[in-house]
Amino acid sequence: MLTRRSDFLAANHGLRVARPGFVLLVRANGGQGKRYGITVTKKVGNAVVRNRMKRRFRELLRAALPLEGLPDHDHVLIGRDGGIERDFARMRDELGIALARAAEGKGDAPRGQRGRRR
RNA sequence: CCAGGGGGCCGGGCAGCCGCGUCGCUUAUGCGCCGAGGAAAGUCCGGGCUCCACGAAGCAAGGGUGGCGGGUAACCCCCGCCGGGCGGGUCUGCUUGCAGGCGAAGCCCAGGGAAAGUGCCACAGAGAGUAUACCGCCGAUGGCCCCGGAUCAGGUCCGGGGCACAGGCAAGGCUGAAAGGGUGCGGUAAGAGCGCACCGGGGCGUUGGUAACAAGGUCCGCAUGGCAAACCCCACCCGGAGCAAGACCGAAUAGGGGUGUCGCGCCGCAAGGCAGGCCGGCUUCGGCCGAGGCACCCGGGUUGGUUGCUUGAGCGCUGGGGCAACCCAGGGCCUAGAUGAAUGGCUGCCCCUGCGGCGCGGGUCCUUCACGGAUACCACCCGCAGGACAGAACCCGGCUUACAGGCCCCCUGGCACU
Repeated sequence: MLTRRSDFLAANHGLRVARPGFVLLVRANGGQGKRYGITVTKKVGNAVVRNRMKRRFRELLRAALPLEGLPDHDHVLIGRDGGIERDFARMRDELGIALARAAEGKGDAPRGQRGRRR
């Protein structure tokens, strides 16, 4: 479990895979094992909605990380609209695909450089 | 049974598998216990708790409350009662569709003071608070004109008619949320509490009630409309900030505190006094400080961890008091404590609602001796979909707001039956 703000900021510079319902960030952490963190902003909803989304994400990661997770990487899930209504099994598949893409190195460009290139 | 109205409660159940958090026991792996709400919400009131501030008295300022009595730790909360408005209906009056009185259960009321003062009352309307006079009514009295009569005539007097000049009136019309008591009869030139009856209102004392207040008596024809969630007046109450409060633990640097010493606006050898500053906004009394440098000692902002942190105005049971809110006594129970923030995911059965299907059963209809057929009805079966509002963050008491669906109780009036 990630708790430090600096870890979350660092994850922003890793690979980024967006799916309906969530965004996955993956970054090598230098031999500290598989770790994970969850970010749900106020933009998504009130406390009830946010906490529920976090619980669902935690369940997703618990099932997926041991088998499909990237060793010695930090995994961060960012909540998006639809993260509550979307079918749980479907999101589980989508997380698997996202992890597979990340393992192949096929992520989007890290944030911060996009849109400012020119 | 019909009509009207009020209140309380629940808010999915059972089981399996995989997980999460605290705690306990085991230990390098597990096991066991417990684990959201009636609103955990809005953060609107009231408290507990914690720290800070606070020398005393008075004044001022600001905020809050506002019928009476009770409950409570306290309240802008709750209960009971009172008053006003609404209310099924019922009664009275007459101009017969209007006015007024009384009024079940129940609902609503920021319900002190409007003869302390200031202010406001838009639009409409003649007139909005020292009422008003547009239309209208009258024109008795006075004036002018005409006719008749009396007198010789001017003139005067008597009778009749007209004008609407002076003047009288405020009933009716109109506007409005509101038009300066209401209805009726009498009265009058027309009218008016001008007089009377009833209703309403005010003063005084009487009786009942702890009180708010009520009842009846007597006097007064009636003099003072609304707004105080406008200023204001009256009575009572009120320090500030919040668990990111606060406490503890631990290393380095700036600043902080204490002691000693040197030194210090004016007077003085000194003690001290004065000027000056501070002590919640002001006053009086009172208290404190009264430059700074150096040395030594003490202690530690931020970040992290621990604590505060769940036994409490607690929950339910029995008995008692009280119309009730609530209180008292006895014995019993322990019921979430997270901090990137635990209480989740999947499945089966049952429950409720909706849609669809098919067969059997029942009902209804068609036809018939029968067989049979139809069905937008009911129950069963199968399938699918859905099951609200919403997530503790120091803790209580309230208020307000949100909520699929369901259950229960009570009150008033009417009808029917026993």
